[in-house]
Amino acid sequence: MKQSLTLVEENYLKAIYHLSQNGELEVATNALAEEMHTTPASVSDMIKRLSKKEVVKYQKYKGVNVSEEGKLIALKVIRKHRLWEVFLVEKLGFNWDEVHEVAEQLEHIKSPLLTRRLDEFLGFPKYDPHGDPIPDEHGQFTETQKETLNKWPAGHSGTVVAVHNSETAFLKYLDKAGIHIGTKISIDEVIEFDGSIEITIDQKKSITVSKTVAENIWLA
Amino acid sequence: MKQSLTLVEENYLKAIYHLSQNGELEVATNALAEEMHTTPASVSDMIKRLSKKEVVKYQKYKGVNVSEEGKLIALKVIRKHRLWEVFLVEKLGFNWDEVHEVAEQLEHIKSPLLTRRLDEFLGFPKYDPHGDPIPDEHGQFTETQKETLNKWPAGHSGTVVAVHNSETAFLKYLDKAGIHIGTKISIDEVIEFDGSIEITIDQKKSITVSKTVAENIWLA
DNA sequence: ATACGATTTTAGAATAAGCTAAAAATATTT
DNA sequence: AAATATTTTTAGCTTATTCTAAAATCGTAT
Repeated sequence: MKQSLTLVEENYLKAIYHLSQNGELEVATNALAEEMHTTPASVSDMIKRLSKKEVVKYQKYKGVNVSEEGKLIALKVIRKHRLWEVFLVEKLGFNWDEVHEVAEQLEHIKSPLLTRRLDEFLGFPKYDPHGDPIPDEHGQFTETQKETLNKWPAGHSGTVVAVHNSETAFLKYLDKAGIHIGTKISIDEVIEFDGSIEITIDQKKSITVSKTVAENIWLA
Repeated sequence: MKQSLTLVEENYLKAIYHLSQNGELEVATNALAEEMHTTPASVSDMIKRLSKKEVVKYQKYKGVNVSEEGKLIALKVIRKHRLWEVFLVEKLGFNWDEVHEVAEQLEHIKSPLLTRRLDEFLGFPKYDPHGDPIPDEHGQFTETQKETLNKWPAGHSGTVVAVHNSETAFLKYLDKAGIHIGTKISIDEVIEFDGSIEITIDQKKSITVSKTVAENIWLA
């Protein structure tokens, strides 16, 4: 029946998909409400709508998740989001901390032709500026084996492949520290007390990062 | 008070601005309803909203027009529309009959930085692919002296500077006839009976175009 | 000048999306 | 297992946008 979704519905679907990635299979109403900066009541309403359109699987009081169809829709939106981010950085000279909000708007433009042509214009990129993989038109992508900085033991070295946090303050902090996609990081010591970590960046500069920061940097 | 407008409100404003260009100062509710593919009742409602936001001047039963502030907003949307059209044609290889619908979506992306960077990326173009002038950030643009094909007398020659009709069928017809922005056209004879016109294209091929076609081709 | 027809506005209802407050279901603690 | 706390859903209301049908106003033709 292929009904098209509203912009808001697309955003909910994306959020459900993202939350279901991080661990649990089922997404809780409260978690979704927090993610969407809205109330649980609004989320309940919206889930009912999405459920009627068969893009989510839902059982009252038990949580939601995307259906196969819903997952594909979410991945198409994510594909557009990441392609536009590449465009903004590579072609228009945006800094990586400036792209998220604009891409949130651009991702909802409906034109399969535009998406294909943009992909081609950008040279079929595989990753966005934050290191996240860009799905193809069928929602396929290869996830690199990776883990957040805080999950690796002292002594390990790796390359930054992604950063998961679009806040300007966070990305500016990384810029200042000299950390970007491709940076080599070695873990010197993990401080048990607060989970902060001493690292060496590109075999040169040593700094200590908080656990919070470490949780948002992905190494492979 | 600078409140921001919804996407729909922006579209109404654009339509009012366009209609007020073609002749009359005041735009009629019925004309606007037809332009927006909606009912006069919906238009009346919307005009009241726009009036409250002070982006249109309105008197009941007398018609609407944009206010100074509304005109600037309309011109900013038009600026974005035309810049995106240039992008689609020049960078992504779209045909000029494929750009309108996508640009209708892209014109509502809100990011002054994006608009400026896009303008720069495109080399500060002055005209869009249909020959329409692109306003600057302050809504300023220079309109070339021009008139539709049917307004010129037999014997006159000119250059196509714009075509005002975004229908695919029309643009495909022009493509087939070999008419595009920059094409030289001489008017050989005007048929009184139905207003059709015999023209010579680029001093080579002669064809007859209907009055309807002629009304949508602008010469300078 | 009034009456008819066309245009415009108002009234009332629908859908999408959100909110607050209250009710219902589930989970946890004793 | 009962009581309490937490989570989720429902009910009722709000705003934006649309619609149809009815009422009001305007313009023109006699």
